[in-house]
Amino acid sequence: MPELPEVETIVRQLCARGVEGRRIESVRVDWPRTIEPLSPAVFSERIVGASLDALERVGKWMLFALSTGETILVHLRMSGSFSLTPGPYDRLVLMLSGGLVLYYADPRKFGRWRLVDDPGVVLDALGPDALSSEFTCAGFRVAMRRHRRMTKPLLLDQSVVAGLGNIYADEALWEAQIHPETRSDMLTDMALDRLYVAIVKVLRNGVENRGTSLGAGRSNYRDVEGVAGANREEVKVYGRAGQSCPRCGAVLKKSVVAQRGTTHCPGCQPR
DNA sequence: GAAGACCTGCTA
DNA sequence: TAGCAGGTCTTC
Repeated sequence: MPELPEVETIVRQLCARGVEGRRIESVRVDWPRTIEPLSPAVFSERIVGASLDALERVGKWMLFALSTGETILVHLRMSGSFSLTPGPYDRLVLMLSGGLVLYYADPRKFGRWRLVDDPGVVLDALGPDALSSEFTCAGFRVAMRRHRRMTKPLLLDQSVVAGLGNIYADEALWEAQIHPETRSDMLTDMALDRLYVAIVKVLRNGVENRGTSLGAGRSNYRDVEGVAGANREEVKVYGRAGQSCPRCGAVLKKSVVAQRGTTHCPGCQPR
């Protein structure tokens, strides 16, 4: 389930496969609710004939800039993925010029496509992208101190910093040696600085390794080529409850924090 | 904050 | 068969 590194990997691979610059020749919608809020007919009518001028990522959003001036915004949510070959869970298919076909698959049907004049209607609600130059240590301190919430759910709040999900949030907290339930306004400057560095580090590593895939199953993350991400080897805590902490050797503990499964090390991430 | 909603597939 | 899953939104 895609967080920033997984989305970034998909975007890079689609660009490498030459998706940009192609004309949309036709559209097939297999699960109408994928598109929000337009009907499949209106959506298709407005994008067919346009070309995909540019593809980029902001947070966990994918942006397809169209030659019409409109933008398709795609959020993969829990199980969305892209492929250039058909599969059993395809929900939306774009037939592109030159015979390239873009298949959007989504077993759990949570992913959403939106067609907007101005991407700002979605992106303005986001904090800085975690791997952009707008994400600064000083800004991060201010954003975290504005709240008095537990640190982990705040990291998952995309209006604070855009791109983290459950895996990389747990990894960043472990890296920075911060307990997930620590209140954000109780974090010292040093702790916030460590956390900032940790966020950037775990996400960069994730991108370098083409994302994190866990377990088997078809709603498990795969890149555009259908290949699993290699970052699983780098994961220190997520999904490793009961095993020993790679840093201090204590037994990693799983709990529920703000309704999300959370793994941390009681030894080196003290309250 | 918490709980439910949106969905299906996999594991125990 | 129950419970769980990497995301987000809505409604208490």
